[in-house]
Amino acid sequence: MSHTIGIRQAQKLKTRQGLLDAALGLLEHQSLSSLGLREVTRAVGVTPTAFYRHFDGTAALGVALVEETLDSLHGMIGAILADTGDSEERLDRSVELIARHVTAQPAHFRFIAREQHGGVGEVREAIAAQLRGFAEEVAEALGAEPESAGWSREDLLMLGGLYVDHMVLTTSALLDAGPEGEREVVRVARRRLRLVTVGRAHWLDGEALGSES
Amino acid sequence: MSHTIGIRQAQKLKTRQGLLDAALGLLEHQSLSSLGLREVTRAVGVTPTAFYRHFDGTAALGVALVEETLDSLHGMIGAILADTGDSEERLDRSVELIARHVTAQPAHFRFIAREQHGGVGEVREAIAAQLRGFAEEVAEALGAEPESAGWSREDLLMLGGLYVDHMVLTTSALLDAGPEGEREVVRVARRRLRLVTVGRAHWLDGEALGSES
DNA sequence: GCTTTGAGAGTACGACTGTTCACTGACTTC
DNA sequence: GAAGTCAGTGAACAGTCGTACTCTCAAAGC
Repeated sequence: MSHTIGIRQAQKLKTRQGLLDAALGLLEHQSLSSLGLREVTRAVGVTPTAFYRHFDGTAALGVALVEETLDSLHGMIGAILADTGDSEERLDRSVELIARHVTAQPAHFRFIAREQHGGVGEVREAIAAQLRGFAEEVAEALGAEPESAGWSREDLLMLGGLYVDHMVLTTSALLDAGPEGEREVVRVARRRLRLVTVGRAHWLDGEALGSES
Repeated sequence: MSHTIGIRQAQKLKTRQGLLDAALGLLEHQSLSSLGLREVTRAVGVTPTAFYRHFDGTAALGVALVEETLDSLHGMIGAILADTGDSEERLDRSVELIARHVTAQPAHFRFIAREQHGGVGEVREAIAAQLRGFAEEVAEALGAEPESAGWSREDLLMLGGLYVDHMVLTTSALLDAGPEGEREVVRVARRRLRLVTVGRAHWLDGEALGSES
């Protein structure tokens, strides 16, 4: 082992992570634009000044939170895309996967849903960029399926974006519904997904007029 | 005229409206949970104390804003539903109607998009209730169309909700894109709408197995 | 004409905010 | 083992915040 991290840097990372975790917790009942710097440091047990050793301000912390949340989202999308088999069951499993991830890590998903349209521009853009990346990822996966023969890249992106937006909307609905309303949300989310899938199956029906490839 | 409003009550309403307008303006760059009571009164030109003559706090003001915004949204939905004619053109006109309304009253739509998942529970619930009402309204209108023969009430509600959510998402996308990105947003929104419509047209294809009515 | 009402002003309160500065002392580096 | 680095401290800054009082004085009610 050539270079271990060093006690010093390890402590720093630990504090930084503490700030991120505390912020995520505090954001359950408020928006990022009202999150106080002191509020976060108090929850961690450090002085306000220490905050600046890690972030320029709460906006920068928000962007860092977006990057951290990437893992949660990416893992979920990966799990959904990795699922194979009959398309009907696949939809059901996808929604259940979403529900499971949301239950396991509510704070991350709440953060994304809340700040996607929130008051801090930098964070909004960071989330938008991330979701755009996911939409492309989904589009690529969809393009590899036989059902997507003849689809333009643009339409695949549209469909990928539709799935991603639907996913975010579902996570938010699950969070708002709570445990008792989860089954109903899952029901509707499945139906919506099915409708989109039906639309996908017949997307090219009326287009075979002369163009090809 | 039995009872004119009275100079006194007229002034009060004027101040109240001033508070609402000022708040809506201030909310362009921040969320409701960070909106200060004093900040609003300062923008109107009244003392902080005067605020309490109209609202219990900023949360109550937020709920009042939701009710006020009802007009903007309802007018837009009415305009879309009133549209008739060929379904393909209708989609295009719907999206253009949305774009026009968003351009005309950006603040109202931004408010709804932002606070729909925002940090103030009461406002979130007020918006959810309102959108639910719109979804029912749309579902009813859809049910009256010949394309909806054989649709269950639940599926109509699902479709109505899908349209409403898509609408809100589009307004938010338009606001984030700005004037220069509007055309692209409109393009994608139209395509999404078309996909849903295709799905709608074939929704019952695989269901004719035995049940009827 | 009198009294009553109530929207808004004015003042004051303690608590909280973001940011600055000089500082300490444990860790790293040579 | 001495010198340097730097994450975190502690105090202080000028503001802002929400809310509680009393007060005013024009409109409303009789």
